[in-house]
Amino acid sequence: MRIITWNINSLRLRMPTLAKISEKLAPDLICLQEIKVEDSLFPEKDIKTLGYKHVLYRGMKSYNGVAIISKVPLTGEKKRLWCNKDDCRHIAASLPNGVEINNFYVPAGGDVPDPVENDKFAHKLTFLTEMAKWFSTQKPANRILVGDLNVAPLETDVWSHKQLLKIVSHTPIEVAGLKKAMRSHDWIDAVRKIIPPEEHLYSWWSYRNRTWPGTNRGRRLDHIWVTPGLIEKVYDAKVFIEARGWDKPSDHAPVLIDIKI
DNA sequence: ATGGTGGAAGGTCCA
Repeated sequence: MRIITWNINSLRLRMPTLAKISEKLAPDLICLQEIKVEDSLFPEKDIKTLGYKHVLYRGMKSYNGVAIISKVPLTGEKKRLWCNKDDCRHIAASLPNGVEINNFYVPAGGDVPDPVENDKFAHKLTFLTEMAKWFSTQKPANRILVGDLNVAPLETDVWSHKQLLKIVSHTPIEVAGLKKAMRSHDWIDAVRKIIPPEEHLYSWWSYRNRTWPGTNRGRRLDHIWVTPGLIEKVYDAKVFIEARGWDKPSDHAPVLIDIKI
């Protein structure tokens, strides 16, 4: 199975790009974030035309929103509130083989890395804490977690570890929060199993850096984790960087794994 | 330190 996670930054605007990615990469299942469309306007028919007959989504007007689009059936849809907000940052479902897919869009956290001064940063930290708590209560199972987690945990997940230490997405407190969430369910970073942690790897490049890709000032904000029973089944992983260079790109590139399940 | 660009809006807010 080929599984993709992609922060699409507007599903409706990016339908042609989604079609192109679908054609080039032939995924079985795609988890999308920042679809930015309320459920009543979700382009379900167009998505099904692309071959994804099984579609789950949870969207709102203008902001956030997640979807799972799949060629294989999805059952047991899970939804819940995070940080007591109904802001469409998580959706989960099970595959026919029982593997559960979780799709997350963690709050970006604003600009100031101080939870006292900046409510958005506080929200992000609380969200990561809730992820850890929730997963610690879930029974062991074969699970995959993907999404825009808005944290670049490794030094090699950013273009300059030193220069980004005080930049939201790479501050020590966020990295600690993300690592705690990982430990809460023995999650394993499937992408880093394939692409060694020593190698620099990014999935996001700001729209504000007009020199892309020359200076390559990226960050790895998009992740794919699996539970221990699945890690040996992961046989490939990559960031489809090419898509960041296409016309009207999302600022995130798709991230994928190939897994024998 | 600042501002740079893009999306959904049709104000600004958010990334």
